[in-house]
Amino acid sequence: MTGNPRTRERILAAAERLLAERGPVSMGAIAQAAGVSRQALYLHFDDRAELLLATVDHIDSSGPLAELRRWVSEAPDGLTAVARFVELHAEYSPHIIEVARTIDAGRLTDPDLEAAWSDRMEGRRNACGRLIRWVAEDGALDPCWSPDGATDYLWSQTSLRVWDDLVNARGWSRDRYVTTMQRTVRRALAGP
Amino acid sequence: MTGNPRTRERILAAAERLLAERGPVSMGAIAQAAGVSRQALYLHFDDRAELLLATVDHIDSSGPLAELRRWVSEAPDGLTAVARFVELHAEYSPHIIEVARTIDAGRLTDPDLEAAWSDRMEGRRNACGRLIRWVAEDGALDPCWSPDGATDYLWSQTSLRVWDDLVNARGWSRDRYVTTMQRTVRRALAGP
DNA sequence: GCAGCGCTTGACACATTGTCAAGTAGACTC
DNA sequence: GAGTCTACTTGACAATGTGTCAAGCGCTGC
Repeated sequence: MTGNPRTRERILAAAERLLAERGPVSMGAIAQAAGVSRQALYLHFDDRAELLLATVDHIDSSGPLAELRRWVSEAPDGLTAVARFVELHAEYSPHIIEVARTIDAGRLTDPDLEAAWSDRMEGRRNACGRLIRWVAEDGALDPCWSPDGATDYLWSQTSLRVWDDLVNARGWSRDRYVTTMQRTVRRALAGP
Repeated sequence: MTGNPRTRERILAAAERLLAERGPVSMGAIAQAAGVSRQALYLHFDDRAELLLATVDHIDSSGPLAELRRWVSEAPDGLTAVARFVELHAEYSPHIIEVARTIDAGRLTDPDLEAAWSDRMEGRRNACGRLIRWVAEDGALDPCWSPDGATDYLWSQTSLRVWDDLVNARGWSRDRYVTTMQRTVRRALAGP
């Protein structure tokens, strides 16, 4: 909305930190942490949903995402790119897991949040589709897959949810997650 | 708590129906749908968390879960049991997905819900552990897996989250989910 | 000096959860 | 038939959270 961009930045930084530390937090808590009034939040964001989504975008643009994406795209072949994609998620998921959980929860009741989050999921699925086409062009995709099926599979395997289950719920290390998922995804996509 | 078991049943049935139809609903809405006062809910359940968990238990015990479990345990060998386990989830997940989503969302802020849901997850993981031991005893488990690792993997693959992503978000049919997951899980566990 | 932007202050309506106290209707007992 | 107990109702309340509104204040640029 309107308002000073530096204040907006302060709010987003506070939201990012609080969500990472405490999980779901109230608008009041974010305002307090940012050192502004609760009303100031509504000068910059229409509602809680918009603030949460802006926080994700902020993490995306201020974190290592762009560099990791470039690294994936510079892989020598499709299957290596998929392996790097798994590593990208192992690296990046910790940065957004808490915000993502909060949005994922709010999605159930807030149509705006649902729509925006679906868009993001769609973007990630497109990235998966490009990787699968790459693998297929290399002739490395097992013929039992349709391109769409393989895309959906890769998308579901590299979701925050699976990462969250294995790393946070089951306590896997980053390396264990990467090694295991690279092996299973490769076996699934490329075949024996 | 106290109260007439038939009233309790009415409340649980209403909660089950409303959650399936509308996702997260308020205590007031459940009471109204059950034809009792909102206070009656608190005569039967300490709080919202307990009602949600009782609703899951109610679905478990009134639905096809027991029979499906027996069917899995009667498989001729470990890998067939795993395949049936995938089918069990394809069959059963639609029954509990909405309640599970609601609990999963509430888990972030409610420690009781978190603890109870973790217990349930632990139970499901134990079932996965038994299947993996069965596969290993058959000599069919790829040596690259540790028993724990394979258990966690099977547990994460057969989670409601992966099922939800593929079937609800991506629109896969029940059969497509079953066929694909059976193939990928088998390849991952048994090797080429 | 002053106009306007950005933020603050304090209030409000509304929804939701969980609690409390008093009341009621029916069944069961003596 | 009077009394009692159980299960539920009714209506109120506190606490917490979201989103809105109106008035005010301070700094900056003209």
